Amino acid sequence: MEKIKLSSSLEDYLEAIYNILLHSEKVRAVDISRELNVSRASVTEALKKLDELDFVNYGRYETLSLTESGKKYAVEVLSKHNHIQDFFEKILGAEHEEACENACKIEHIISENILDRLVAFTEFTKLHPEKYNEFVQYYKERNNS
Amino acid sequence: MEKIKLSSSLEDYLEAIYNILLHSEKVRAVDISRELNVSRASVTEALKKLDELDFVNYGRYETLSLTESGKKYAVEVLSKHNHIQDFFEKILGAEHEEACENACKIEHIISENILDRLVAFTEFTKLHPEKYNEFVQYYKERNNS
DNA sequence: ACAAAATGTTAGGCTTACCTTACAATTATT
DNA sequence: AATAATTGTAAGGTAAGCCTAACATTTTGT
Repeated sequence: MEKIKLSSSLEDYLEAIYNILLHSEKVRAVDISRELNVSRASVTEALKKLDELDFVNYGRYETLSLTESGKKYAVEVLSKHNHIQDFFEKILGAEHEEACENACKIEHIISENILDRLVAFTEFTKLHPEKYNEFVQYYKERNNS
Repeated sequence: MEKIKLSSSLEDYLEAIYNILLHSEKVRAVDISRELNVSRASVTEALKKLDELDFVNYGRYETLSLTESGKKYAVEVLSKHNHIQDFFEKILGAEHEEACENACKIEHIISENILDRLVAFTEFTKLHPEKYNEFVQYYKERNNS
């Protein structure tokens, strides 16, 4: 089985569906449209595509759900997102919002290998808080002078 | 003057033109098409747009050149590219090719602020080679066990 | 100089991913 | 239960970015 690579856009839809299901019973097209700032019509269109690719179970006016592979894919994207955001926020010291916005875009294009290295680097840095604090100091001074 | 943000695609064209001019007298559409793996027709189309936005001086069958703002924009994109690639290659230890490919995409979407922090972090890490070597070791062991 | 090759342009098409408008179906309200 | 409001879908349109094929122009080779 060849692993399908979705477009950034379809990955966003899967991710949104997964996120909504984390705190609601059902996903409605209108929830997705709000989450992604697109029209309800665009959601319908995306759901048809995801259904064809067997990432969601979709039928006109029916309850939407993620298939197993849809769930798996969503979890992977979300995990990438979290790792990237973590690096930006916890290591680079960026604001939450900015870290999130950047992660939202980069999650779709970063390669597995580089992400893995980034995650390792984040772990490593967290293991050495003294060194990390030196960086924080370094960054402060760098931007004052 | 509001700073115009070009699409990833148009940024790629500007960057390619700049790169070609680094080692040739002239840029031809066919050079750009080879650099970016697109058809000559697509290049013509992109050049028209960049000309309208005053980033290049373009006229049918005429010699192409970057305007001042085109040059400035290209340098900025290239600088982003290099900083990102440097981090992936020199700090994370990724292969040259992979670092380059990832940088090629991320350069278009990373925010100024996060890039600045990333650059500082790269600088800082280079100032502490002993700590960096510890990371290299850490990554090795992590991926063996 | 002139034919052949290379390059540049135009025209027409395709895909993705959006949109709006109008209508269909469902859900909520009274 | 009937109507109002919300939600979902279909149809048709737009823009970006790519393509191929055919034709125009320029450059190269003899």
